[in-house]
Amino acid sequence: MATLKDVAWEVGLSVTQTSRALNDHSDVSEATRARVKQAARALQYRPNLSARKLVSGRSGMVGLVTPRTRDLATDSLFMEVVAGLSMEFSELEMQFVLHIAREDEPVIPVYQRLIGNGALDGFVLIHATDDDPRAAFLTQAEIPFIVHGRIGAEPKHAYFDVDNHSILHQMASHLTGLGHRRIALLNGIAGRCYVTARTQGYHQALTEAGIPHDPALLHHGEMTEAFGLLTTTAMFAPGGPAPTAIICGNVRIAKGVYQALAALGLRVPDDVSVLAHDDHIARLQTAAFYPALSVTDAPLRDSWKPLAASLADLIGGEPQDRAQVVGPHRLILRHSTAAPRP
Amino acid sequence: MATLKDVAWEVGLSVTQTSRALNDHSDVSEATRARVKQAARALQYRPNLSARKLVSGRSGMVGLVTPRTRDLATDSLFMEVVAGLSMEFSELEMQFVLHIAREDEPVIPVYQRLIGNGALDGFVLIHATDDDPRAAFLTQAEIPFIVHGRIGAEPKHAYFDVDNHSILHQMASHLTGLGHRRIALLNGIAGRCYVTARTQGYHQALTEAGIPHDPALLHHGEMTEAFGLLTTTAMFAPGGPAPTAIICGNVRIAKGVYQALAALGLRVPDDVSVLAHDDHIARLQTAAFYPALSVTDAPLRDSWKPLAASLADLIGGEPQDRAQVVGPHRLILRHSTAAPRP
DNA sequence: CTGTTAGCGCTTTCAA
DNA sequence: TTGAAAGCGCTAACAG
Repeated sequence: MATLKDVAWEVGLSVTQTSRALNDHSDVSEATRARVKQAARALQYRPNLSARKLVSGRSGMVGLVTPRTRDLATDSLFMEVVAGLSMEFSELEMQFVLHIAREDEPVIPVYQRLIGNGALDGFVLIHATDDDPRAAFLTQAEIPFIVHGRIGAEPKHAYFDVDNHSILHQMASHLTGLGHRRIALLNGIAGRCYVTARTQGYHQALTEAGIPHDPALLHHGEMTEAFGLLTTTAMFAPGGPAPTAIICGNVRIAKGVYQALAALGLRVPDDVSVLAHDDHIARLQTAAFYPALSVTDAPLRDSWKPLAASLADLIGGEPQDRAQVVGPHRLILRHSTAAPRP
Repeated sequence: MATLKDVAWEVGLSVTQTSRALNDHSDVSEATRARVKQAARALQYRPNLSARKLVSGRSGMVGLVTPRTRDLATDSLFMEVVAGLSMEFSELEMQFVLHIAREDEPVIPVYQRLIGNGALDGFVLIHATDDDPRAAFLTQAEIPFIVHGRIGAEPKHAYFDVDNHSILHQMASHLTGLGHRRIALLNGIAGRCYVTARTQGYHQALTEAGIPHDPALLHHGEMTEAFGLLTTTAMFAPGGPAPTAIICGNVRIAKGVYQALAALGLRVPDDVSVLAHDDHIARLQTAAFYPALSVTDAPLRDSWKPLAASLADLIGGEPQDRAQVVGPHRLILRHSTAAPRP
């Protein structure tokens, strides 16, 4: 493997100046810089990460730590995250370390070890919860990290997120605007930050329309077809709240809702309006629903690039607040909502 | 972060001797070793990997490189591999780097970069093909690697594999022993090493029983229910070979075969015997098939530990041939095979 | 059994 | 604009 010394020798400069040329320092003549870079390329020079780390304190490696769960192997969202991040980081010439911990193993010690031996510069946190111990630990240890999502209302940490509050507010407002008053929300697993934010946006829209909150219309669960199917069936059972509109946390849930409504002989949107949030993970074509599903649209795949870029910035010393990004979303109306029957 | 110097100062020894004590060198008194290790623990000392790498040439990091494919997100085998290896390596105090390359990006340059900057000590190769360029490259670059599976008949490289030849030989022999002569094989994707080995084992068993090879009975495809269902249906269509026994590359295929046979009104094992190889990935309970499925059994989850251990050995300087391991398998007869009708 | 010395490959003062 | 020297944290060769 070619070392810096080899390159220096090749161009007849000192190792020092060669290093400066390669790292685009200002005090190098343009001609020298070009000559050095050319030689480096010719020799296939690659800076030794360990050596660099030793002196600069940075290794160019980042990590994702997650406990192994029963359903990890079938969790396509997780694979999406991993694939997306891995690709973005390699684009930035950083290595992406995936650490899957035993299910019963506490993760904080894992972080401790990983930062203790100086291998990693920073972390990406996924599946943030409302009171996340990992964020607390990393903050106190002064290790850069970025959260996919947000922890709490006024987060101090770096994050990339969509505006879940606004997304739900927009969906619910659209429905109240049409005249609906019994609007169900099939949300995700309680405790996840984005789920909490969505509930709040939903509640706010209802409040603004002067509609009281009916707990029988708010449901939490794993975002699956089964959740949508079972909950819908239950809501239309005798004594159930029988909503006139249903908001789904994602498209998979909506799939189940459509099935249940069809089985119940209820028509979309004539009898029940349906609205869902689409993160483009489930690979379900929302336009292919019949009737075509109206959604709030915010592709999750667009988040890996800002996530990776922000973490890189953070490690590079940028201030936290430059790395607090909220991605866009939009409401796409198709044919699954209408005014309620009189 | 506590450094070696801190520990040395704490116990009043030189850095050198402290290092030796921590690394269990022979020329350290038992008392000293204990004292040093105690102090290291108290200070929460973690050796800096980069520093160690710089001098010893080893970083304690290994990698898996794979191209991103369309179905990666739903490839549960892949997740199993990743989760299994990640856990085993962390048990060995090594970091596991997952690099997912763009689908269209050639992987050799990725390896080149990864080893060029000295970040990784070795690699695990999955999805080995009969003439694998990665193995050729890594061999020539003298980078330790271990293959999940085997490349070619007399591999020089380290590997962990099951005896696919023997597995198929055993299944096919069991069936010929019962008197079957039209035995179909629904194998995996052509070109993968294990698929080739399985075909050979199958052919050998047939030859030994004096049965000519009928190409209409050998099928390649993605190991899915659909493959089993469609192929079976086709084989029993008019003009098809109508086998009396079907061997399935895995349990998912068998699931499809069972469905097809049921739809065709054919009974297992009275009309058709079915046998499958079970790697315990599909999470299908073979005993819950009706009638219970007979299988060759070789849990894939048992392979991560030997795979990780062998790679660690290899990096530690053990010779290749100590890291060529073939895992066990066994034939479990339940109720899906019987002698053919006369 | 223990300490001294040297050096891994790189970046960064400090001087010229 | 360039170079010499020092040092990041650790291990190994070479004394004692």
